[in-house]
This record gives sequence, C-alpha cells and structure tokens, in this order.
Amino acid sequence: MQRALSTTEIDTVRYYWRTTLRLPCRDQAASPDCSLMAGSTPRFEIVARCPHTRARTGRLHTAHGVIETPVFMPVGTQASVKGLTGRMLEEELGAQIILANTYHLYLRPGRRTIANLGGLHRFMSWPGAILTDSGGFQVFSLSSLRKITDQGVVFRSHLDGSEHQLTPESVVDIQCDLGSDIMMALDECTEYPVGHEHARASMERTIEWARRSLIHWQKLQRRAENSSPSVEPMLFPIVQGSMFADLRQDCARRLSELDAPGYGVGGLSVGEPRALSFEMMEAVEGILPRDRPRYLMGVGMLEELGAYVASGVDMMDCVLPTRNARNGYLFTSTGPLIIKHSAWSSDPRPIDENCSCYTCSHYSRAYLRHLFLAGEILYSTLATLHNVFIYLDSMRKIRQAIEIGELPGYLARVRSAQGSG
RNA sequence: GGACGGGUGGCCGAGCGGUCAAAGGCAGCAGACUGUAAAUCUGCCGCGCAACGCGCUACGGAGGUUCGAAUCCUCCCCCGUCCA
Repeated sequence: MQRALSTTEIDTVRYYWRTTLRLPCRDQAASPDCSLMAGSTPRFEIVARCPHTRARTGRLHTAHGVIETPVFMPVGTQASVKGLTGRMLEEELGAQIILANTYHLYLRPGRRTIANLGGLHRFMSWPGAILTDSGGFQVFSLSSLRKITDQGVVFRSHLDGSEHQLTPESVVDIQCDLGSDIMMALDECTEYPVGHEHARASMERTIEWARRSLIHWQKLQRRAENSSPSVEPMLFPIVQGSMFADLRQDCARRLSELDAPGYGVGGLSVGEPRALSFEMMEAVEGILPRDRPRYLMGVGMLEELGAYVASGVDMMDCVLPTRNARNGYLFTSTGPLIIKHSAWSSDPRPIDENCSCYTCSHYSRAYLRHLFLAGEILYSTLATLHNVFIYLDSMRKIRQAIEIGELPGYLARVRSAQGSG
C-alpha cells in the first residue's frame, strides 16, 4: 500500500491532466503570462501576485462558472447551505462555489436518486460550481462508526446503522454521479494528537488512495472520451501528515508528482493550537505547485482568512459562518457578537454597522435576539445570510488588496479592528 | 352548604418522615462550535460568605406530633371539579 508511483503511472496521469483537462504544463504556468497562452484553456489562471506575501488572486474555470480566488466556499453538506436559498447565495451573497458532501449524499438521498434527477446542480437548483468533499472528514468525525482498511473505509451509517464501504474508486464514481465540479480524493483526516508513526502510516494511505483515485478517474475519462463536456471536473488529492512538518512536506512532494489540477490541505483545525495549523500550511506552501490552486480544508475563523491567504491559500471552506450563525455567534468587523446576550435586548443597531448585507440593512440586534430566543426559523436564515456575507465580503476585500499590492496593510487594519469590538 | 382533588423555587411539575436547597422541563445567564451525526452541546441558575465547605431563608398561613417534617395531625386562607 505504500509503494511509490511507477514512472509509467505518473506519466499517464500527467498526460491525462494535460490533454483531457487541457492543463498548462507546470513550467509554462510558472509565469502568469504563459499560463494564458492562446490555444488552450488553463483551468487556473493567476491574475495577480502579492509582492509582499505568498498570496495571489486567480481565476479557476469550471463547467459552472469562473471562480475568483482566493475564495471562501460556504458549506452545504446535504445539498443545502443550511438556512439559505440558492437565490440568496447567488444574488445576495455572490457565492460562486459551494461545498457538498459525498458521504452524506451517498447515504441520503443516494447517488442514483441525484443522478436520475439530473445531478446535484439541478437537484438543488444551484447554478454555480460545486466542490464535493470525499467523506475523508467523516473518517475523522465519525471515527466511532468506521473501520479503515487498505481497500477503503467501512462505515456504519449514522442514519440507520447499515454498513457501507467507500473506496477511493467508489468515491470518484459517486462524485461523478453527483456531477461535482471539483472532486476530492478519499483521504484519511487524522485525529489530533497522534504520534509520528501513526501519522506517517495514515499519510501513506492517503497518498495511495490519491493515486488510486486519479488512475480510476483517468480510466473513466478514457471510456467517456467522445461525450466529454467542454470543461471536465477536477480531482484534488489531499495533503495529510498530522502536525509533522516532515510528513507534510513528504506528502506534498509526492502528491505534486501526480500533477493534479489542484491540491487540498487537510487534517488541520482538528483541535491543534492555531500556530501549528499555520506552521503546517507554511511547510507545504513552497512544495505544492504554485500554478495550481491550494485548497485549505475546513478553515477557519473570519479573522484568520487573510493570514491563510497570505500563506498561499486559494480556496477555503468552513462550517463556522453557517453553524455559528445558527448557534447565535455572529461575526463582525470588530469581533464576535453573541446575539443572545441581554445587552442587545433593545439595541436598534444592526449586527455590524460596517456591513451592507440584507440582514444588517433591515434588522436590529434586538429583533434578531428576539427571533433567536423565540426559536424562530427566520433567525437562522438572517444570521446565516449575515455570517456568510461577511466571509465572502472579506475575501472580496482581500482579493482587492492583493491586486493593488496592499495586502499587509489591509491585514493589519483588519487585525486592529477585530480587537476593537 | 356538602363531597372530593389541589396549593412546591420566575413558570410548569416530581417528591409524600431523614441521604431535600428539593428530580425533570421551560424561562433566565454565560461558554463552546473550524472539509456539519449540530436550529447543537456544556456550565450556572434561593440568598450570603475568607464558598469543593459553612450560615440563613424556603415547599399557601398558623399551630402541633417527632431526635428529625415539603412529606403526618389540627385549624384557617385560597384554587379546581362535582353534588345541592
């Protein structure tokens, strides 16, 4: 299970990415101008690089639109960003891409149901791009309900207890059925803390699974060569290695050989101190190909987004804006606001006076507090709308700051404002 | 007027001689949440303290029985249902 890729395998996979996916070759893409060469549509164009940090802005092309990076992707695990309609996501929030989850949708309503109804986009009426997580996170979060084997993961369904095996190959198949724009390879999201040896074994398995995923995906593509849509889905492998820089780097190096269209960095924010998460991201930043998007999975707090972008992250997702909204934790430009606090019981101000979201331009803290305490459904919608807005708006501002070369100044201003609330 | 049933901490409601400052729920007050088993979970929640202990006040009111009463007895005051 820990064997290295054979040269032939690496070549096949590389060939596949460059032809079928029309990826620019890595050397070309090292220069932003080259990556825009005529005659081929690069999947990821770098638009601007920050002169002071590792940050960059870019454009990631999918069958469901172009994604401006760095991007924050709202999480819609069960084909729903909880509390929001597609129109809110699209029109109020300007979201370009959201997440959904393979494990959850496989269990319910099932891959065939979604495929028969025209795929996930049509099923949930979402016109933008969809990234599907593989179920690797559930290896971590449902650890009591699964068993890892070399073949894959056997889950006992959290819904009805039935047994299901997910393999790197089947997870690609399911994501194809769903019609994902960006598929994630099955990985093992390691718990924290673990010893070096455990982390190494887990990382080796993740690499092996990534290799199998890519080869399987390539076979599927060959079979469907003639009926391929103009823009194919992408498949991202995931860097693991727990909190060990040497393992992270080894993993990044070996996954880079696969020449994938993008890379996930997983297994962070699983309980470790924040400084470690940054350290792990920084450890792999210089190793992952610079011309491919890097997706930092499951991260983070509003005030951390900029720092991760500065360390070279292009894509992020996190349940915090949606889950915390429902639980009464609202993000603002001046720090968190806990809506249930009695201090807001008759406060006419919006959640955040600097925010231009629908919620902030129509409703007071007092009203939202009332809705929260009364258990009204509307609360969740308005709160989620606000939290997701402020995340996406923050990313918009980060992109602008990068493009005018002023990211460090912007980040410093955000930091000082966050502490002033 | 009579017969039952009942009055418990902000509310509902268990307890029916000691282990009761009194279960549980709600409300209230705070905290947590990071590729979502989450509209969830945790803590506090009579008052006062040099507070993992002590003191005070408390189960409608007043007496009583008992080493000991929210729990048993007597009277009184309320509330509900039914019968006149």
